[in-house]
Amino acid sequence: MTNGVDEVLAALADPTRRRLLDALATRGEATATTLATDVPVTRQAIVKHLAVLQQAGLVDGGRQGREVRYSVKSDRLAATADWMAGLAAEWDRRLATIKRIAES
Amino acid sequence: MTNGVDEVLAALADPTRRRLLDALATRGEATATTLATDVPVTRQAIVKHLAVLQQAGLVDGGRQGREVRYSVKSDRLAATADWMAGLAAEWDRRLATIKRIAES
DNA sequence: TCTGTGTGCAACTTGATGGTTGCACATCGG
DNA sequence: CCGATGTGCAACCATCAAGTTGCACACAGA
Repeated sequence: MTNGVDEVLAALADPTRRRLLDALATRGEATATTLATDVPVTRQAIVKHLAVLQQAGLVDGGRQGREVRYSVKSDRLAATADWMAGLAAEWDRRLATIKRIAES
Repeated sequence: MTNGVDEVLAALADPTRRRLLDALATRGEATATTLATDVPVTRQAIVKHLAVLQQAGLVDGGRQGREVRYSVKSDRLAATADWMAGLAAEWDRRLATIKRIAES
């Protein structure tokens, strides 16, 4: 319906999650345990956040032997940015229309 | 630091709030009581949502006699869309760098 | 095989948030 | 002036999400 916009926005709304994404982007690839050194929360909390981010399509995680490596996946984010821009444009359009009508 | 991004994302993350914004955009201007006919929640809930949206800078409300008229204000939204696009670009850049290093 | 390190699962606490109801106050119209 | 309509405020409830702790399980390396 909203094509994943819901999940992306919800995921990005959390500051810890954004920090996590940033840390991941700079590292390129990392495990939950490693990321626990970047963010002041437990590994468990990080795992939950990564699950949310993965659900939103912003992150991709795969098992590699005994550890699980995560990495950023920016497609969905770009799509959401586009959606937002379009929404803003539409609002402007409607507002302009209203204004024009009011002046007649 | 995050320059209002936090508030905008949090505000937009709620489906009811998005419906509210849409209703507002089509109406051009409306009161909380009026909007209560568009969304299946109490006027009080709507007031709270509008407060959140106003805090995020997505909506602008002013008193007009006995009633309070709200309207959409898309600047902040557009700014956040830009922010998101930039973020996506940066992630791509870093990922490309990582990949290049890995191949040397 | 045994030990250390990394993951996964589950229960629990706590604070924020979406929502409601009830009532008091302001204001427009007859 | 009086009634109807619109706002504001406060208390309250339920749910959800972030975070923690504890423990069991998997696997690499000596």
